[in-house]
Amino acid sequence: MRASQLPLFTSKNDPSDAQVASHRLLARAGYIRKQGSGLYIYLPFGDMVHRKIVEIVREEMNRFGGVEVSLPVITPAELWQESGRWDIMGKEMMRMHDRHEVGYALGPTHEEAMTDLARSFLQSYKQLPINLYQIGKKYRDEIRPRYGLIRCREFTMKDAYSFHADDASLDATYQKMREAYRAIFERCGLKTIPVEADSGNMGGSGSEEFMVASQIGEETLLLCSDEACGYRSNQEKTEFISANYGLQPIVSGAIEDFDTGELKTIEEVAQLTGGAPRDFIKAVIYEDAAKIIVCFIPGDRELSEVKMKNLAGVNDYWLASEETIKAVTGAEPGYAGPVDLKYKDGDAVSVTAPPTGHKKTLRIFFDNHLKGRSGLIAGANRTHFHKKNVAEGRDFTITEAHDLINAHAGDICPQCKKAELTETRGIEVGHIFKLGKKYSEKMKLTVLDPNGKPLTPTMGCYGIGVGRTMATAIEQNHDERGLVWHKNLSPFLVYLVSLAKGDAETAFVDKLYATLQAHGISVYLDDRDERAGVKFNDAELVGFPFIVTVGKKTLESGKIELKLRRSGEKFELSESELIAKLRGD
RNA sequence: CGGGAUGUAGCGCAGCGGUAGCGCACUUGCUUUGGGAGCAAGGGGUCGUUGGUUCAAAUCCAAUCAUCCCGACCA
Repeated sequence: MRASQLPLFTSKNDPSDAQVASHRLLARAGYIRKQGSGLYIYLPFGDMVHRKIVEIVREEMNRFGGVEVSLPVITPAELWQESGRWDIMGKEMMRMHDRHEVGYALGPTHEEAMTDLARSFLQSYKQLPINLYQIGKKYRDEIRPRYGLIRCREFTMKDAYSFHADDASLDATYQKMREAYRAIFERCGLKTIPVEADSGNMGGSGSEEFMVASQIGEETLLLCSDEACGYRSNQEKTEFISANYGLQPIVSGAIEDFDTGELKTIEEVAQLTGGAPRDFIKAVIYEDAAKIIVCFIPGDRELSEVKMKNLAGVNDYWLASEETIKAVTGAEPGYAGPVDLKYKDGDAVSVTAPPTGHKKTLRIFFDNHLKGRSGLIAGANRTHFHKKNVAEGRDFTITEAHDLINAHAGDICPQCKKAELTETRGIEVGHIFKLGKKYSEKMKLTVLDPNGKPLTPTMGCYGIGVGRTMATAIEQNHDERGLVWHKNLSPFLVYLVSLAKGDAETAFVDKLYATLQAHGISVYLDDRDERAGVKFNDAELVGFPFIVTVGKKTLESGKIELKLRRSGEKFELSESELIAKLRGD
């Protein structure tokens, strides 16, 4: 392709709203352009890269047994109502109505739609397993679109859904998808870290995320420092284990209230008493429309909202209001504790005064690391007072302890139980998980088993963000001059800089352009009437793997200049040497 | 949704009571021509929108919309 046919959209200025390298450079190099918050135009080069990733994904999905289909972007509300997610998905799901006031969603994901398709044609266990996938646009009204292609409101996703007669079959497909994902990211030249993950509100059990390590990553990953162990996990999922709480002596002594005045925070009270934050019981209180959730954890740690949310079974929740806290503890916020709490787990608490008297169910959760401890300091459920010498088992009892805390670097690996964890940040580009029967049951998908009895298939679900893959490829591969593409993703293999003047030189360039193409090499010929510097700069900005320069010097020496974009290495080659090099012979 | 900021030419920005400016880009001409050319001449903005204050508003006030940043969602 020639620049005179397919123009460059490069710019000298960085867009003012770009915060990260991939966004800044993709915009400046003319691959993408923002049209609205979280909405991007793919310009010619951007679209070409996007299509290459799609094709890689498609080939690998097909190779590992996927069956491609294409579902409508707009999904009927009744499917979402069947699964119960019409109300759960919240504002993130964009909704619309047709002229008859029938509701629809702009599909943020397609479990329901795909399960609906499956039940329309699956009748026998003999048709299982089957892995249906599509590559198409998804819409999510993100709270905060960010980082260019990394967090958009419209994005292309490959989403696959597998259906199985039993767990062994699901396991087999899950393993195949793990292989497929490794192959896909490998071909894209992306280094990914597969980690154990939380399965979120999709439901299900086993789950693995494919992460690209990056400082701008929105996920925290915990990796076991012992490579032999090899444990890797998303913080949301990582079980928190610490030895810091087990080694302490049993502290006896009578429990007593003491006046802490206006001091509420653990730091403040610790200063007053001289105690360490780890000897405090921190109370964190949330509520949703129907529940109040009180979590007690060691004072030096932070609650994992994801763990709390999964445990409590809530989705749309918030930090408890002052009124709610008063209703539960009888005190101002800042003095909640497990001892002398008016209510117990499961009680109904009035959060509004009579006569309305709206009631919510109280849930109380304790963290594992409070079990068996004594000498603790906790809120007294009495304004201005805390309790000291609190002992679990005597002053309050934990019947069921949970994992409620965010693990961090320095905590103990939950797999080998020995080595410490280290932390890194990551961007999620792919996610595979075992869904189980959540959707097949809700949507009444059944097939007949060998005995002629109905069988509800179990499901798996596998996603890849295409735009995100493109953006992270650049996050990993760029320099101050611009983009650096892997040859499998680059719009063209070669950027041919023509510095030709006059007919003879132009004829030489045209011939070389034709020759390279005849050898199956994709070439972008910069035949613009621009100065050399402009072309060199654009060549480096757009980031194709090879930059070939032809001008007066070439005709004089007979040698063609080749520059490798990534390393900057230069070669002077004959035409046949050049072709061999470009073809990787 | 809470906290912070910004909307002025295609892009990046200045101007912050007296009627619109800079760099890049664009158009034309001449020169130049292997690392973002020089000179000259041009074109382009109801200053996000609406309302108010004022003799006078891009500038002050209010509302509204949009965008971005910091926190809770996800491929």
